[in-house]
Amino acid sequence: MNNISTKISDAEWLVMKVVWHTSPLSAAGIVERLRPETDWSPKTIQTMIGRLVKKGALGVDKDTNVYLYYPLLSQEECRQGETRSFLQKVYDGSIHSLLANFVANETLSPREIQELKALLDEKSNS
Amino acid sequence: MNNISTKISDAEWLVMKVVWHTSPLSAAGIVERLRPETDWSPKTIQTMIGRLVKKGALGVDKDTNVYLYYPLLSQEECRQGETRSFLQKVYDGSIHSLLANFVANETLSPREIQELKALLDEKSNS
DNA sequence: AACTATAGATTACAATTGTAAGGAGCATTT
DNA sequence: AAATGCTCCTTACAATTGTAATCTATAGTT
Repeated sequence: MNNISTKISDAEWLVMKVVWHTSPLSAAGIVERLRPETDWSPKTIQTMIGRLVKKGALGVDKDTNVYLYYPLLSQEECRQGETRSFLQKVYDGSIHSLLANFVANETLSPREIQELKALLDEKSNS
Repeated sequence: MNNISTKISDAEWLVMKVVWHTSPLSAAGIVERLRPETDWSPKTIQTMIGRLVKKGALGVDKDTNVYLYYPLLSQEECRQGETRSFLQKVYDGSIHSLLANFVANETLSPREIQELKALLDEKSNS
C-alpha cells in the first residue's frame, strides 16, 4: 500500500528531499529550506507541495493552525524505484554497465574506489 | 559541439538504443526493431524519430530513396549526462550512496559482486 | 497515364511539468 | 470593526511527452 502510480518529478524531488531530511514541516518551513538551493517562488513551492499531496507522496496534518507536511513514501523506496527505471532505461538494467561507465568516465579518487570496494566486501561477507 | 540543449525522453531512449545498436537505419528498420519490445504504432515511432532529429540527437541521410537515420550523439555521452543528473537528483551526486543502496536492496549474486569489484580493481591498478 | 501505396511532414490532443498569479478565509493590527 | 496579511485552494499557461491520425508528394503498379 506504500505505492503511488504517478512519478515524482525532478523538481518535486527537491521538495521530498527537504521533508525526508526534516519532518513534519510547514509550507513556510519547506520554502525556507529550499531558498538556499533554488530560486523558486514560494507560490511555486506551494504548487509542488499540493501536487505531492495529491500524488500521495506527502501527508498533511491539518490539526494544527498551520498545516504540517510529512513524507508518505520513504526515500529508500523512491530511490529504489528511480534507480530501477533509470538503470533499465539507460543501462538495460545492468548495474555492471553503469559502474563500468562510471569508472571509465568519472574521476574517482583511489579513496573512493576503496570505499566502493569496501561496500561490496561487506555485502559478500554478510 | 556534441551538445544538445533538450533532453532525450524515456520513450526516445528506446529509439536511440536501436540506432546505437545498428546504424544507419530507415524509419521502417527502426520500427521493425522496436516491434518486439514495444507496442508502439509506426506513426508514433515516426513522431519520435522526427523529434530526435529536431533535437539534434539523430542525423538524416536524405540522399537515398528512403531516409536513413544515424546517431549524432554517442551512447556514452548520453549515458554520462543521464547518469550525472540522475545521481544528482536521487543520491545528491554520490555514487557511494547509489551503490550502497543498490547493494543493500537489490539481489546481487556473489558472482556479480566479484565482477563489480573486478571493475574497481582494474581502475585502481591503471 | 491513372491509381495506389508508402514515406515523410504537419497537425492533434490530453497529461505532466515548471513556473507562477489570483482568490477566499482566518488571524492580527490599527 | 475594518484593513491587512498569511495560508491554503483554484486557476493559468507554455513546453514537453506519449500517442497517434491526416495530408501531401513520390514511387511503383496496372
